Amino acid sequence: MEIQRPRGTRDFLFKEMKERKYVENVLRRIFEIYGYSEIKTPIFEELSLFTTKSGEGIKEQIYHFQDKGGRNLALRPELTAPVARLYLNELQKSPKPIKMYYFGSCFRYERPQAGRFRQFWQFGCELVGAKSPGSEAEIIAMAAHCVEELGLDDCEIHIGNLGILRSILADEGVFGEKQDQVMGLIDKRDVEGLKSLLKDLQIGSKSRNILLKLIDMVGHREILSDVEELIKDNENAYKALKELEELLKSLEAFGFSDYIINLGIARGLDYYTGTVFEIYVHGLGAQKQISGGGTYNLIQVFGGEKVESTGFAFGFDRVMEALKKQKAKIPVAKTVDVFVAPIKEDTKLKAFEIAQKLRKVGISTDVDLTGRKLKKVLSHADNLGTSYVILVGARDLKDGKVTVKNMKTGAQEMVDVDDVAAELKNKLLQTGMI
RNA sequence: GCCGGGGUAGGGUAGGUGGUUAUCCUACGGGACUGUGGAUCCCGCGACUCGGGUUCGAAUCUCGGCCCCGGCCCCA
Repeated sequence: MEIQRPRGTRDFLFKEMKERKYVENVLRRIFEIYGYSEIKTPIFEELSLFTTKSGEGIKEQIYHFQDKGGRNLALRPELTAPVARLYLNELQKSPKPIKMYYFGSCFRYERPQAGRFRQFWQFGCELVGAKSPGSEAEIIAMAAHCVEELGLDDCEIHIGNLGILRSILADEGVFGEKQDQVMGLIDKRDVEGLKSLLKDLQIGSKSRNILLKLIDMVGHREILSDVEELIKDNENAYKALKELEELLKSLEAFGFSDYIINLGIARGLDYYTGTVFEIYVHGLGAQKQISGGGTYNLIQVFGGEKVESTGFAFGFDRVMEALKKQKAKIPVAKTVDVFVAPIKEDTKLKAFEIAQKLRKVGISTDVDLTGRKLKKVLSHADNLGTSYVILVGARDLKDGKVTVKNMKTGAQEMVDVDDVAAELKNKLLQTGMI
């Protein structure tokens, strides 16, 4: 009976792991360039952290359990709640703004599907205590920077503002759950459902028309004047729109103008307050969204003071999938640059010695550990893609030499044992291999 | 939870209207080959997802489970 990997989980082998590592490092580098510092929170938390944020119903989709002490715990299904908790526990009185980023796996009990797994990774950040159009713009610019640096094509960054829709609904006396219902339908692009719900809620025909027009507003800067015309009578919506304009100005100052304004983004949750944005990659099927974020008031949900924060996260697995689908070149380093092969058993120890010398000068080196025949060893070195093999034989050693073989050309040369590390280092540097 | 398509050596595959020993590539072990023959050739190793049913006989037909792929629902 073979033991299987749990449903919806994956094993990552060498090559894939190198690719993931590369992408991870690119993201880390960029987040740090923008001044973010890494944090790490536990893989499991109190179950109530998540039910407080998202409601009891969420338990359906969470791996939760009782530990031996009777504590109700859950594998984290997302990272924004743990980060908010961390802020409350440790950072409330730290100088603002706080810029933090995280990378870690999350767990959801869901039906696995394209781009959807039961264990998946999120790479994201949180900017606490600096709510302003400028800080939102900086985050979006950083997200765009990541996308560019990774070489992701066919990406769209959609930016919206929930304040506009919410203000119009509020004016009609639609709040709370009702408002969320409307936002949910808008997010789903369910126009028919929306129309009938607006009718049930007895929304005035003027507001109704505004809403229906607004959610179709998708485009660049030029649509803003139409929006303004549409909502100018609603003070709060107008304010939100001005906020959005301010954000876009900042975003352009940060050097990014390839955005799409999309007032139909709703992100159903009520703790989102203003700016929201999502990144889509076409050609990813049902799970085309690789990233989402915005400004929210999550700290308050957990009983902290009112501090707004802005954050977003990349669905790391979806980023990988998009790169793979687009056949992006992900640099994958060779396992080792040099292989040390004793020609016969009698030079095995000398081979170990030489291998170690190379390693000490920073050359990634493998040495034969199997005692196989030379032919097999060379074949193995070839499979590994090594650039050079050092052949260590008794005959050469008598003159204090070893043979360095270039695996690409087959060319060989004799080198003094004492010089071999330095010589190879030079060769590798010259050819740009290290 | 629902709908559709799948599951054959470690990896990639052929076979599928039931009938000798299940195909090929690769990887791995050995040999031709005692110090450079990473080539070639030969030999070996190794698989029908699991369980029930139909049948003289099932990888093949059928039912169910598990898992994978795609879609619906959901998506914090």
